[in-house]
Amino acid sequence: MLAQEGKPPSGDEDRVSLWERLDRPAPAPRVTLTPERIATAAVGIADAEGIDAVTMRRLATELGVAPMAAYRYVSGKDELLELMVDFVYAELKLPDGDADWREALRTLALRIREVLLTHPWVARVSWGAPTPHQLAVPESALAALDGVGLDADTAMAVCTTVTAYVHGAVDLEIGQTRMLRVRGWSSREEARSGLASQMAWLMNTGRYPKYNRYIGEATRKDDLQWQFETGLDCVLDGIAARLGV
Amino acid sequence: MLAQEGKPPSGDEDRVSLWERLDRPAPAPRVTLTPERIATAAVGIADAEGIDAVTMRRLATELGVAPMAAYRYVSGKDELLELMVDFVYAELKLPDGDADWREALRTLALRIREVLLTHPWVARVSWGAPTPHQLAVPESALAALDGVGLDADTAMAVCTTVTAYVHGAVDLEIGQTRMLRVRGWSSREEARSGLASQMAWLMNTGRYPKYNRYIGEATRKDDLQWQFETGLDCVLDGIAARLGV
DNA sequence: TCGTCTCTGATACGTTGTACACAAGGCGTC
DNA sequence: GACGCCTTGTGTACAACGTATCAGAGACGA
Repeated sequence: MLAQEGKPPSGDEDRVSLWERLDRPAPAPRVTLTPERIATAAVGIADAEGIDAVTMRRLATELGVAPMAAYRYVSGKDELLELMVDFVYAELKLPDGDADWREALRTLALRIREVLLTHPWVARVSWGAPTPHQLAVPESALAALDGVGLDADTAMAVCTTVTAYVHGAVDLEIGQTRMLRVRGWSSREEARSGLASQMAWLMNTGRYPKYNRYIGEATRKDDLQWQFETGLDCVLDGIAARLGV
Repeated sequence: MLAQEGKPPSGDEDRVSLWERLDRPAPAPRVTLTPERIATAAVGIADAEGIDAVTMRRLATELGVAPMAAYRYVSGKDELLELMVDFVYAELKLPDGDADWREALRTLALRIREVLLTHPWVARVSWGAPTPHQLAVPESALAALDGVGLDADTAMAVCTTVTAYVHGAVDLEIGQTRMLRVRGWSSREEARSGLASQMAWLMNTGRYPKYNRYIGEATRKDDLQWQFETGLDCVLDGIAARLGV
């Protein structure tokens, strides 16, 4: 489990950060392990079998190495997860700089969604200090917003807003999708009927009349892409209004 | 760890759900444990020491009971977490029905944020099928949107959008806040200087010029409430535009 | 009073993250 | 070429976790 809340300040405050270490040129002699190999293996496991399958032992097995070997490169499982997240964000293709702000933010959002859906475990792991490749996202967004006349605070708030929406929306989406997969239902139709029996009792309590009705009337329940884009366009419309367009 | 991805369909599909079980009137004779007592204790631990401190053993100790006792009420740790989340959402005060849609959605969002900030672990735990008290949120939102002339799909998308933004934004906020607390810095000023040494290397790479500049120019970096409301108003503006107002 | 049903206790197993001490191999210096 | 050192990987070990299983204890209908 991840160390968090209660963890005491760890004594050696000025320990060199993961990223600074990685950036140092020559790793060393006789390296069979590298951060890249570790990240690739770990991400592979997570993609194939879920984040819970990523244990230090399993990772070691995959790398053909002793359980403790990876600890030379990451200080613990927390840093391994950071490394994995950064590795995934590295594959994010940033929009080129000559689009207008709205187009840039829009494709950025859509691409982040794609990456997160490809590696669903990332959405539930990334927190705390941003990794280098994560930082490239606000950098790119701010570049797109530069020169449209926003003060620094508003520009940053806009970035945060879009990021927040994307993460929140994809998170909901993933939760929904996984809920279906966990139960071994392949199609959404099969899933709905299976889920129905679980939800049926809740609905029959009569406590959620509107929800029940709207669910019944909705016809694009399965079009997650449309739902995402609709919400995204709402957010962008709101931002545009703030820009006085 | 939570069961997820790989978990096979669990044989007894029609096992009665947690919520249906809880709703059955008389628990039984000689109850020293109740779902309420379990939830209260677990939430107390999580609030005080973080979600990782919530172990079945610790919970049992807190309840003055054997480690396995709670398993009579929840089928495993997953259900315990569901129970905790529902317990927290129960304290959410829903807006009354006579406000206009915008006011209703706005106060709903602000109240969810408050609840999530009070119990930061909830944001990183709630997924999958909604709990009864979670379902009250879309119910309330749809009630507010009822009669303003949205088709069912758009109404649901609007609900999802607001929920996504709130969860995403609070999640970022919590990550930020915790990053500070973990390192034992009390004030944000102290934190920034401490964090600076970590970020300094990244910034000195020169890879994030815009980010670096905007961070320097921003003056409301610490006003998380303003940031949240700014983003929320963007989202609501976008929705209003969609309503043709 | 007794059987039965429900709730709780005790014990135990397999898995996890990781601390610690040690071995093996490449490089600079003589 | 030999030596010592520093980096990298190994082996072993431990505490804590989730939870399966079974035995015991208390209350209730008969």
